[in-house]
Amino acid sequence: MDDVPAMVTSANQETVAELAPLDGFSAYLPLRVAVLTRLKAAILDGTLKPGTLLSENKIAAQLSVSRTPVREALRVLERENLVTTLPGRKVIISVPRAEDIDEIYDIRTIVESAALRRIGSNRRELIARLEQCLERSRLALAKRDIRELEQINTEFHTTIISALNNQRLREFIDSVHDTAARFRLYSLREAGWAEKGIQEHRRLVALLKKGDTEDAVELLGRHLRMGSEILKKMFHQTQKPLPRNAIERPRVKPRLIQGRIR
Amino acid sequence: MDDVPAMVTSANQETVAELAPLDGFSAYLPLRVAVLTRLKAAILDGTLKPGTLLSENKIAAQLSVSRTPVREALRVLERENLVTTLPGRKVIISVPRAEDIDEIYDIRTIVESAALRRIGSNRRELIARLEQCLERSRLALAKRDIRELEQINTEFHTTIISALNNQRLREFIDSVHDTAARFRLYSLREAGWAEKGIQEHRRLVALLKKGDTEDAVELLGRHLRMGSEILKKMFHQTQKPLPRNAIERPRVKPRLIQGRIR
DNA sequence: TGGATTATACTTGTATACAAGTATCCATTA
DNA sequence: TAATGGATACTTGTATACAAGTATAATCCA
Repeated sequence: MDDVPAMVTSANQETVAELAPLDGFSAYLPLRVAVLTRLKAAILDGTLKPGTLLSENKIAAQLSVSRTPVREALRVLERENLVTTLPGRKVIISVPRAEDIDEIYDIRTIVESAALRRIGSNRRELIARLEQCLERSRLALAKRDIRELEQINTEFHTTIISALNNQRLREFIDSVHDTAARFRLYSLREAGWAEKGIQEHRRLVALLKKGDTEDAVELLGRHLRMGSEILKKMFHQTQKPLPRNAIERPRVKPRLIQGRIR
Repeated sequence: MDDVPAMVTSANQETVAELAPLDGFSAYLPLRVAVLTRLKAAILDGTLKPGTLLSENKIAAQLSVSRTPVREALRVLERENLVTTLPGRKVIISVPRAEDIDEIYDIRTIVESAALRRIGSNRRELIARLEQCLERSRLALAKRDIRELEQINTEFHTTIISALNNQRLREFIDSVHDTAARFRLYSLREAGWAEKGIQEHRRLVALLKKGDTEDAVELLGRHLRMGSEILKKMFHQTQKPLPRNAIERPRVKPRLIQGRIR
């Protein structure tokens, strides 16, 4: 065993060394993750409408899995505010409220402003990435690809936030964007909106390049405020056809516990 | 039935109308919530140490419940970054990293600064609440009650954030504070710390009363930066005795799937 | 004896079983 | 006839069963 030619041994070692490290996740995907992904996508793209009552059995049956992974996914969605558990042990798709729009845009304004003020060492690279977004927006606008435009829009803002280099915050903002995306489903986009938004993005980048940070912050504030106003207007227009009845508080009966309450 | 005296009828109706609405939550508490609460408390107070490998079976046995509610609680803790799932299907108590301290204090600085700048209509009431905190700090300091002091400290900062009137943000900041609290377990508090911190709080409130918002913001920034420095220093001092070995990535074997990967 | 192989004792992932809780509809009754 | 009281058909909460996956120790063999 020792007398194996050195070359072979060395070759073997190199082969092993060059193999990409297996992260252990690539191979195995728990069902709960698959279920979560599917449900989340369905909520965000509007397939599952706000107020819809969810049944563990039905979801499980539709995805051909058991209730266990479904429940685990529901717990996560609950924590992400995408589903809501009502008193009567019922779970529904969360129903967006107009106040959420204010919350969301306040958060974005606060965080993105801070990010603009802190663009530091990586200024050049960041601006380059923003300019890429601008270019891609131009193309998407030419193609009238609204979905793509919205995608690039979030990417633009996410790029700004990346200046803070803060993963926790980044994840939080992502979840905020998720909820924001749900609101857009309520609304048919106005024609002029995209064009104006992109123009503002362009001006923002120009200000950043000049180093006029405070002007950039102010412009960003106006930009976001406009976005929130549009969204609110569209939200109110489409309010009525919503399945509000689903979120009526169900008749509540006093509920007994099997002497448990630990 | 019709000939019942009017008074009685009316009395009955009033009785019904005056009953406080039963929210349906007060009576029933799912086990998963109880388990979550217990586990979370244990993580935050240090009973469950960072890096500890969690076993669903053991937790279930210790709390005399089945694995189902335990798993649901774990999924939520996972989403809150209090436990971490490693490749080999293992779940451990998350191990705080020094970088987390920077993230946490950056977030707090950004959000609390914004809050100070936005104190508006409810200025008086807010300042009153902050002054209550100051008073209580004084008492707690006299009693050398460190735990109470820290409680009041978070309350002071939470009060500032309440000026933003933003529930989403508020919940996020709460979770940030939770993680921050974990770091404090690593450290025996320095004697002078509390006193100096409270003094700064006092000066902050004074500036707010005078209306010197920008000075207040600046002071707050320094205050938080000091906090983060102290925490980092203490964290590094106590780094070594931590069970780092528990977070070593386990030897990874390629893992087969029962043809599933959906 | 070193190194691979197998056996064994857990652990987690998923499915299923069973006990309650809840809604609905119908019969009953005051 | 409106309200009460079941009976029935779900639904969720919780426990348990079973199939894999994983780690560790024991075993075998060149």
